[in-house]
Amino acid sequence: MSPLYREFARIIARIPHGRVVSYGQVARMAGRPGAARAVGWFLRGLDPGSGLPWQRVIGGDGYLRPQAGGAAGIRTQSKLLRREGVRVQKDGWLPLSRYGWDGSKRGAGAPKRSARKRAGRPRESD
DNA sequence: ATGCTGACTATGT
DNA sequence: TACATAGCCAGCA
Repeated sequence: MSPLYREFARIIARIPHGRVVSYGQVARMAGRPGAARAVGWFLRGLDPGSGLPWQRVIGGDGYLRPQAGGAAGIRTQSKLLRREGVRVQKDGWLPLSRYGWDGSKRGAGAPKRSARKRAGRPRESD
């Protein structure tokens, strides 16, 4: 395990209960902007019993990534998040404006990127 | 060392 | 709005 991965693990472990961050954000916090894919690779080989809240890492657009263990993985992830009080929509989307973790402040969670400028325009129903 | 792949993102058409 | 490409970083053949 490389130091970079340990940094990833530390950051992910710091994500507050009921909050989420994107792969890109984790990479950025680790001082390696652009290494979002490396974060994915890291989580892929992560030990299930590591105790790391991997479910709090989602796509930068607010959508859970289908590759996370297939459909079952998505279901597991959304279940874990809901269990933390995060309202994940049926299509796997959640409002980053509400659950996104800034990484420095807490509760703020005001991502610069527009979390809801996508197609389909999922409703927050919140 | 070179090239392909992947739990990613940003930009272009 | 939706699909296609191009960078990005680490692991593996």
